[in-house]
Amino acid sequence: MKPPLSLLNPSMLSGSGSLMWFRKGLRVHDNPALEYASRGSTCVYPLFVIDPHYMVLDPNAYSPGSTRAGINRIRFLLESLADLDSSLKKLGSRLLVLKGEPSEVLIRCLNEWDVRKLCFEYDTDPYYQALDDKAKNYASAAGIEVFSPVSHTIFDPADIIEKNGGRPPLSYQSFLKLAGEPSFSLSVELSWMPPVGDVGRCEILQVPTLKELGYVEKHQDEFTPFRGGESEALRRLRESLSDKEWVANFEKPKGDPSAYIKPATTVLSPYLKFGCLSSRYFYQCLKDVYKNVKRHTSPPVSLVGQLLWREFFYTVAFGTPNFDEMKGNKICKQIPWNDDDKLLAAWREARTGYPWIDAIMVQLRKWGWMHHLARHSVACFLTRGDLFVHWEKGRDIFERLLIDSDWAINNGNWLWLSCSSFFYQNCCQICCLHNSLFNMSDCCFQQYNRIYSPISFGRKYDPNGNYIRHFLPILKDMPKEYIYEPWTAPLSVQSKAKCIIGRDYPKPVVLHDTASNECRKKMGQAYALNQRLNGRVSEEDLRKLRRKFDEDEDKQEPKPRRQRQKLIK
DNA sequence: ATAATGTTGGAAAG
DNA sequence: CTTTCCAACATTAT
Repeated sequence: MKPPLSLLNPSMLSGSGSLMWFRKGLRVHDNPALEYASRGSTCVYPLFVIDPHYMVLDPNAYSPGSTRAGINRIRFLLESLADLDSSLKKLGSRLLVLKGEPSEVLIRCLNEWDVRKLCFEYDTDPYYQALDDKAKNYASAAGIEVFSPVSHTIFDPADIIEKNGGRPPLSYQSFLKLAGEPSFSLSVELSWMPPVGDVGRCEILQVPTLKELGYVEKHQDEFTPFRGGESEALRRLRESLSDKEWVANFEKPKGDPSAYIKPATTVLSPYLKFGCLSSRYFYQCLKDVYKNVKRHTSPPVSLVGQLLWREFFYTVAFGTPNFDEMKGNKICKQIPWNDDDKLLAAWREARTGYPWIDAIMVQLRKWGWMHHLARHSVACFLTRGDLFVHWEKGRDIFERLLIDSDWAINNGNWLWLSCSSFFYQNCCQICCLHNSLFNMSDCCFQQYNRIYSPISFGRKYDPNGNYIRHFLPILKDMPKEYIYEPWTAPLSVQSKAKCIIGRDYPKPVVLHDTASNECRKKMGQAYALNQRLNGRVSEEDLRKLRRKFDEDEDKQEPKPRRQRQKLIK
């Protein structure tokens, strides 16, 4: 195979190697850092560093996995690495896998290998910002050129923030206006790569297997059905794009969160997260489909709209100090969440007693993926809807277990769903337009009133409860009349279904009707506090309000109202 | 100062 | 199947 002209350069003769440092961006297509590394280099070192904290089994973790990641995501990453290695081999190269603390390993490689250029995709996550600073500083001091292009996102978050006067836009619509049409050109498809250089004394590993990282079969009975890797990403992309009508008419909120055999969305999020799929390539493909159909949906609900949500969250996250915390986060409402580890554990272990919630949490554990609206249901339930547990606790669990967990998007959505940010307030638009002649505020309401019901929200999509039956087989024989609230089933029905509530499946940890009303009241008071103090809420203020919540609770007579028993035909 | 703006709820009533 | 109530705003643009 002859090298294309673009890769030939006089400097090839003088011995100039490049180090291509893979982290996300685990792909060969549209990878500007890889393209640059390959251009005019005598050799390229495609490196991936395995950080043991991220990858190696932690026997003390609450679920199978490492200290930071659940087993499904580790598996997804390993599959992605193996696929990348095989793609690189087709180009005449291979992936060099090393193990250790990433900055130490990288610096050792820069020292020992023939490297003139260090190339890696720019990353806005705080972890990489800190890591990359170290790498850039070291490389610059050593006279190594650094090339770090923005290619994980369609837009450069820094550009958008600058356009907005140094602050990130806080609504989707204002983001769209600022962003406008993207201008990027996909990088040239590689047909050939320079050979791997001499690695000296470095001990290069193969892409490890789960077993080699300490995992054994018994750690999980059902793995995510989604395979990692660029090849699978492109296959999935083509499969989704092949139904042009579906692409053109996609409307996110209309999808069915209970569809699991054939999910209602593309399930490309894990591939975007690891960069197995280029968001820019995906964007361009979608635009091509739009060109060839009469009409198509638009942001925020369209498929392009989904990609732009990702851009929005990346931008806000990058421009907001302490984005992943309540304290010190300017865009986050200060709310005295409770610290109830028992409620948190019930939610995490899928034993809240609400089958819709628990089934979603089982899907999270087994698959590492759930539909967007299913995530909404459980996030709302844990925080402002029912349990009033801190959103950071739920965020941590999603971050660990989701195969697509992405720092910016995960934190952004938890801020949103807990009504801590973004999702302050909304008017029903039609209602507002209609009433505008009378009184604009008549139809306005606080968003914290909009609570997802752990019973009726799922039933709306899946009246028979097939989703619950699949992920909570203990309830598989429960009649559909009771499957969303099995504690209301007569004992005879429970016996017949071989599922006694309180023995085989838990009773509800809280009564939704009362708990959600309590939450509404608490949110109202917390919002009032934030408003009164203009956002400057101290820890003492929060403690005081928390005490008041506790007193209010004590005042309540201990007569839990029986939940209404609603039957459907 | 005032106006415009804001991704996707639930239940009951009509 | 559509309307209304829920409780009664914060932020940004003009």
